[in-house]
Amino acid sequence: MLHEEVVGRIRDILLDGEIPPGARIPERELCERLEISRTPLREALKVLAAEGLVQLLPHRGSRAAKLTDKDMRDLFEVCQGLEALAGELACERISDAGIADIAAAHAAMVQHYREGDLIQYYRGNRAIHEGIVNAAGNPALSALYASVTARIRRARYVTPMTPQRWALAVKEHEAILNALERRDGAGLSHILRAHLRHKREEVLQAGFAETETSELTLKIA
Amino acid sequence: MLHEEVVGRIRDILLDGEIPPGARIPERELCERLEISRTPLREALKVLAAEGLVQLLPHRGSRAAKLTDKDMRDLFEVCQGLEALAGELACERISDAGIADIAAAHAAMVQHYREGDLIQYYRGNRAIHEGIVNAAGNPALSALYASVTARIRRARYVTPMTPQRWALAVKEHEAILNALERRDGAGLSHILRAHLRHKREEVLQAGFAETETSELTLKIA
DNA sequence: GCCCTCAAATTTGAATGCAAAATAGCGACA
DNA sequence: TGTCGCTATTTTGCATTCAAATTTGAGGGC
Repeated sequence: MLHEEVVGRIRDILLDGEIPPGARIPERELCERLEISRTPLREALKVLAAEGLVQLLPHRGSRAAKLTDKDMRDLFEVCQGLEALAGELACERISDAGIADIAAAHAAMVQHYREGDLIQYYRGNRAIHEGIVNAAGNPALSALYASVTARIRRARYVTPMTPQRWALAVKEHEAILNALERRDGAGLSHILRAHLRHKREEVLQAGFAETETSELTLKIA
Repeated sequence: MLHEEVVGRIRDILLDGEIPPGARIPERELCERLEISRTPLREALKVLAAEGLVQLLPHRGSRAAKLTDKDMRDLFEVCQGLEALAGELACERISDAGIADIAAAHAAMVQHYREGDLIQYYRGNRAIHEGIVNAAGNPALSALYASVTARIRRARYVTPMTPQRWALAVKEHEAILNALERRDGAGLSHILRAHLRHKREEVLQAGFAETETSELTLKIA
């Protein structure tokens, strides 16, 4: 069992919400489940703590990181900055084929929107944003972006999506694709920031619901 | 010995260049020196690998990360994006006292410039940039910035600083402070990007010298 | 003389064991 | 009855140990 694999699997467990934010991470249980000893598990937890997904309390174990509304706002701001940067760079560097790929992903996402398939829509949405970031041709940027979005992801999923917001998001995506096709870096950067600001507002409005359900899940568990 | 402390100490060893980029990290030696066993050392190495300071080769040990010119360029781009974002946010949020602190740091740095003390100048320079980033009031951003600059730092130090470049850098810093005092977010963002672009060009020109000295040190070690 | 092959030795990666700290449980006392 | 304090248990953090993989070195073949 490769070390990297352990990190990935625990990350997935955390991102799936199987261990709710703030809940204690049961070392022994995870060891049995992954069929590994405590050593590699603890190494993985240290790495995830460095990534911000896990909180390490000295002599008191590790917990799934619990993000406050402020933390979420902060992460969104960073995410905005990274996407804006990626957008500018992508416009300079993306190939026609790359644009075609993102256009295809966009079309697929719009199709999911029309079908009202929210889960698939989210997946497509994520693919487009990741695609733009990767199109910047900057692995360091991609890695940081992945780290930041991983922390945000769970909260984003609980967002109550209204028809109005959904329509707006799709419209914004049209504009994003359009700016990319025109290779309008400044414009794309601007749109991405506005787009994320809207997303952020949604999430923060959902903030209270999120924390409450977490508390609830915690008590049940 | 706290785990966090081990990470910090090894990070310092790497940033001080005591273990040159690309060189093998002698596990046993470090254990003796830090008076710890391999378990916490290896945990720390995994964390530093996640931070990008260490490369982990399966079954072949760990090495101090060796950054290519492309890696450096990428990191500078990210750094630019983060500083630009921080500049905008700082202009919205910084207090008058905060501006005064940065102005003081700036004055101190200019003094070091006049005295021709490059080391102290660099220290002051770093303090100002960190001050602006922290003034954004976004810990997540500060942490990411710290991580990125840590990776860049060593290369930045070997930059051959010419009088012209130095004068330009100081001039740009004047403009930075000025924009901050006017709370001109867009302007500050713009200046910071240009400022970093200049820095980047310096570093990349120094790239070859850097890699060669590293190779040399490697052979000696 | 050079290269390939095979075995010893070192080094890595993971499991287990052990001491210290924290939590939980129980009883005594106000 | 509620709270405080003490002990037992669990859990954490680190050291040690063990197996697997790689590197090193010697010997034989070409």
